[in-house]
Amino acid sequence: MSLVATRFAPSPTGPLHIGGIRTALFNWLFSKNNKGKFYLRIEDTDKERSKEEYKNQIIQSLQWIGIRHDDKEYIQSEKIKLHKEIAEELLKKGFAYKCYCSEEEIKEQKEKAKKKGIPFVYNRKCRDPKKLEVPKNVNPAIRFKSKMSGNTIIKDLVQGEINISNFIIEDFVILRKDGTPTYHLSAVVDDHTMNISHVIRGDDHKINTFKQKQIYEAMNWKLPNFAHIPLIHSQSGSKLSKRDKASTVDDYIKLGILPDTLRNYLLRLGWSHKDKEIFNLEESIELFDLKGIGKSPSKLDMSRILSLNEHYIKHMDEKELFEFLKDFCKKFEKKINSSKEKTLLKSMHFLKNKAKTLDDIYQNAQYILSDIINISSEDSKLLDVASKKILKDFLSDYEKMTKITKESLEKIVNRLIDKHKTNFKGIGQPLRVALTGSKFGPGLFNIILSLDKDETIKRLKLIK
RNA sequence: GGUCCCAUCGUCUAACGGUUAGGACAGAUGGUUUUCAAUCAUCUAAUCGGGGUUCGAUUCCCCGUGGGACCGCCA
Repeated sequence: MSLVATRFAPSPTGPLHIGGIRTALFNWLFSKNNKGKFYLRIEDTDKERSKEEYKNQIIQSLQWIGIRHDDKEYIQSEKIKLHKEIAEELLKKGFAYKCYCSEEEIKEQKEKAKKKGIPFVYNRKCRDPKKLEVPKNVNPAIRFKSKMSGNTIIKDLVQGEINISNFIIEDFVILRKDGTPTYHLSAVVDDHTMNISHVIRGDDHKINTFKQKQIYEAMNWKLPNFAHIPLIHSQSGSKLSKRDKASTVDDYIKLGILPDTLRNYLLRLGWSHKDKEIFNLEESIELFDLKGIGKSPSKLDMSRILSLNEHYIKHMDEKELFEFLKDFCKKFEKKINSSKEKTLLKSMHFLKNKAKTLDDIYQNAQYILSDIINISSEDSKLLDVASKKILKDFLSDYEKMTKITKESLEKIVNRLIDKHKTNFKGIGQPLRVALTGSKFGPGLFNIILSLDKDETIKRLKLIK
């Protein structure tokens, strides 16, 4: 069996999309599952829209989720010379022809087709060289001479056999008027020179396969395997667009989603392995196959992502999670005073149990990170005369403590419950508000245990 | 409009042609709990419609309906 090689071929015209990274993930997993290669090809032949910063951003997104490509990334624009040579060869062999039609002519044809409600197919005006009048001072585009009869069948590894009448495939341009190659030509030439064995890409490329297959045949090249994976839809049901709230990988990073979460979520979106829901990295590689990919498109479900994230946060090693949190805060300018880091790390074990995102942890840790406790007027109602008395009693007991543990705190609180004829709530709520400025948050004892004794005393003394 | 693809709980999905149609998320109810969560228990909820084939169809075939993709000298 020959070596499996897959590629991910984004164009660097924007940040990496959630659909894009799933395609990358499937390609990567498939190649790793087969002990093969995974390449990254930057399709930057659209000079107008391609940007270096997007290229770097895409690579970063891939790295973030754990995907490493083999070798150096393949830059398509560096191979233009080769693409042109192939175009010339196709021309010479009679598989392509020069087209002198003007943009206006083409536009006119398109409008006509639209009016009649029929699909636009270039009228092949320049296909017959005998009838062709060569205008002066016009650079021709080069069109591929598509088959005009018969059918073409593609055996797709996900979709099964797809049969199409050749007649609907137009004579597509392979070399533009300005001499630059188009996508169809470049992609085929690159896939061939890179020895790609499996082309795994979005469903939206399905029709392209029929054009590309003809180039393979004309060049007498071996056709790779194709697998077209269903697209991801937004909540509304259509193709994901930039307008959707969370559509790029960076959007999810900003939300405080862990890479494992997104990897696991995307893996299970459109792919399944029995009833299994949680896949660690190794399992993903080991179990991934093309057979498990479903045929129908799927919708993004934010609550599912959050619940998976909750799972991964809960099960992550505290030190590792702490590093993730620090990176997250640094990236989004959420300040962590270095003097608080120790306390924060010490508190991860309970903070991680009540968070769906890294941002949740950050929010719940505000009482640690911030020196100033702001109590809203609503919450300050909890600090009435009776409560203040309780707090005062607590303070004097607390100050005398030599060893602060959950047990010793419980003892104090129980004593106060008796003394003030109240319940835990009657003490817990004002204490919590005094210490954190909020009615909500981690367990009260965890809060007290995590704060320095001085700090706790300081905060209690502020309540007058 | 043309071509192609798809169709199981609200969502992601499982089910050699024989299951009480399963799991997960979300939702609901209750227990636990110092708050918010979390957690535990229980529950609600689906084979798009119509025809075939078959002893038997979620599964195979046809038609309809619905959804989607593509229809660039973008990739």
